[in-house]
Amino acid sequence: MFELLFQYFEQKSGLTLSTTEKELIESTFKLKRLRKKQYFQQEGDICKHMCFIVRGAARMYSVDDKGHEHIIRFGMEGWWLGDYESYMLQTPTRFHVEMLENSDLLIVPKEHMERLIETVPAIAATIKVIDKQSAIATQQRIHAAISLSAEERYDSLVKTYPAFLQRFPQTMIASYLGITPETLSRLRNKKTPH
Amino acid sequence: MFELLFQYFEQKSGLTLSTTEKELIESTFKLKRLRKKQYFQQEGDICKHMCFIVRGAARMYSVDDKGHEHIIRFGMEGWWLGDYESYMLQTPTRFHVEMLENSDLLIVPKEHMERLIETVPAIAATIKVIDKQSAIATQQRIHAAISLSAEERYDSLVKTYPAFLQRFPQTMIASYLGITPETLSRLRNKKTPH
DNA sequence: CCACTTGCTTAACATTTATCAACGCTATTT
DNA sequence: AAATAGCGTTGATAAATGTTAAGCAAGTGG
Repeated sequence: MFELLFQYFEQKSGLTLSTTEKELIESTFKLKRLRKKQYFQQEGDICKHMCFIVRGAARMYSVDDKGHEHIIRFGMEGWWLGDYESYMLQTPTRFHVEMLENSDLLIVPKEHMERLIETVPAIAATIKVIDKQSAIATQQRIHAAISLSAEERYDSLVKTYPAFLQRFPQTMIASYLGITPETLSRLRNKKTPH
Repeated sequence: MFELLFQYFEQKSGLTLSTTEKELIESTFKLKRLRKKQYFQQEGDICKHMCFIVRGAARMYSVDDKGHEHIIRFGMEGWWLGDYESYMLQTPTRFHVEMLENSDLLIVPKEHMERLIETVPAIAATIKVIDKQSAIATQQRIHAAISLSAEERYDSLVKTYPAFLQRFPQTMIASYLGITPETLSRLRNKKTPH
């Protein structure tokens, strides 16, 4: 169950985990199973855990005044789940996080995570790396959002995250792109007539 | 000249800089003056320096196939300048960085910066904090971009960065919001008739 | 096995936003 | 002072995208 998490820390950090460190991690993270359609967090919650996806998938989304949903990001194996802002600042989140498949999660309370970061160098290094990577990835998404048309954003998604198309319904892909399902359906139709 | 930079490190990190550390910083950063309309970087460049703005302002933008410009972000006193992705990955940038006012910058080559990060705890802590803050800020902008209309994005900008409106022409505000200057002009007109 | 939900598509129509063109005002340059 | 460029505005029109409604196929849960 923990193998993916160990691999993840070692690969991101470029460091090796000792047996002791692995035992420490195993005793600190707790397994949590959530079934499809269950919620990991809801609007207004304060995100008190780091959460690593071992198996399964999820979406994080907001709901606006008109009742429309907007998917900020997806999660799947080897990704972290939950609102980073709420976790870091301990403020109520604006987002819901709903499982899209039956999932196995490894979760750890914030205080324990902070102790782990101090204790295990590979984890500290991993956090640094993912903060940087996330800053880069989000900048790219902003660039796409303000400078590309709906069609170009879709093309870019196909290239960047082809797995999304296999795994998530088109309605949700549309929401992730910031367009309606109807518009996405028409775009795709235009590309492959018939 | 260095006072703003020292304050910045101390405030972001919550730590204090010793006299030795300050001297080290002074001897590592170099002053660079750029006049309005000069470029700090151009598309295709690899960003080899960290750059702190002491005085002045700038914009980072891309140019698409149709020749339209899209402003990814602004910079002003107490902000860092340059494409973070290009700096971190040492890849050619897609963005131009142009000064919007005569500016005083403090720059330091990447390798020197990395040595500073290892040597000065307050700088290491600052980098951690700004990576986190930038991840949070960019997530908020993504949320705005995919879930808000042009008018709502403008309202949100007015609240979040009122200084932008004082300092940058409307054409650029529009580009930052991902809309045309004409659309922005009409939005504003609708709000304050006459 | 049936009722129900979910996902995707299509059509007609409405709204938002972009495009193109023109004008006036300021500031800057010559 | 004249010429120029930058900035904001406005109008007419076009393009992109959203809205509402309907239908069908496939999957799901009782």
